[in-house]
Amino acid sequence: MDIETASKCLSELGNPHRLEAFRLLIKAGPAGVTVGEIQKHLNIPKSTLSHHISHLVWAGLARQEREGRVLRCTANFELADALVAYLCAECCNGLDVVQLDETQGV
Amino acid sequence: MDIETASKCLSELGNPHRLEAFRLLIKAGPAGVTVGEIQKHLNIPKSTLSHHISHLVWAGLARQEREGRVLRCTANFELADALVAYLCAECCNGLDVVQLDETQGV
DNA sequence: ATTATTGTTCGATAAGTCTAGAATTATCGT
DNA sequence: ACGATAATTCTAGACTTATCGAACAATAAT
Repeated sequence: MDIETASKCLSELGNPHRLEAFRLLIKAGPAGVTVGEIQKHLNIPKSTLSHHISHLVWAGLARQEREGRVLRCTANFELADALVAYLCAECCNGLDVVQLDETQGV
Repeated sequence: MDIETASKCLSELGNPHRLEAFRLLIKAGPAGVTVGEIQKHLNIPKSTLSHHISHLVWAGLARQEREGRVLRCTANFELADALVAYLCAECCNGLDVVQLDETQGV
């Protein structure tokens, strides 16, 4: 993970709608979520949502696969993990898991 | 850490210049770095850098303190840790430190 | 006081982002 | 073929961001 890739990912996640959508994808696991299901959660117009999803896909953070009439979206877990790893290594103060858990409430 | 705060921080870090500057601040530790030193690393005009630093300060990710003629910038380590903790909890696939270390090279 | 140093603020321009309605494409069921 | 469903693409307006020179403010040294 280089700094350009990291900032690209962070930039795309730096939008409340996209961050929430991405969170849903991560929580959904490998099974993913359809665009319509994401829309129910975010409650924004389809075209706006589509635009945001295409951003995530462009950054490599999500993938889309057609299943009949629906498009199933899945997170790129490897990239998500690599991004967090980059932040831990480059932008955190020698953080370990214990500290992570303790700072949840901050 | 709520999703608005997280997306605000991510958005501010989602710029290569700001991410690099923030990385410098983190690496510098509590001693911090002066604006001029950051400028030497980023090699961008003063006014542009000042603008980016003010973004980081606005998001709470950095602080500035005058020391005579220089302004010393320090990272907000608590917020940085909280942000990573949020990402681990909400946007990562049940990651632990071992996995983090193993995925450094992705 | 004057000058040099360190940064910020101002102002203008260029470029990008967000939003959402309308039109379009793809698929499925009848 | 037709209609319904699912989602994208197109388009455009409003808004925001990035950049950087020039002017300005704060401090230190002579």
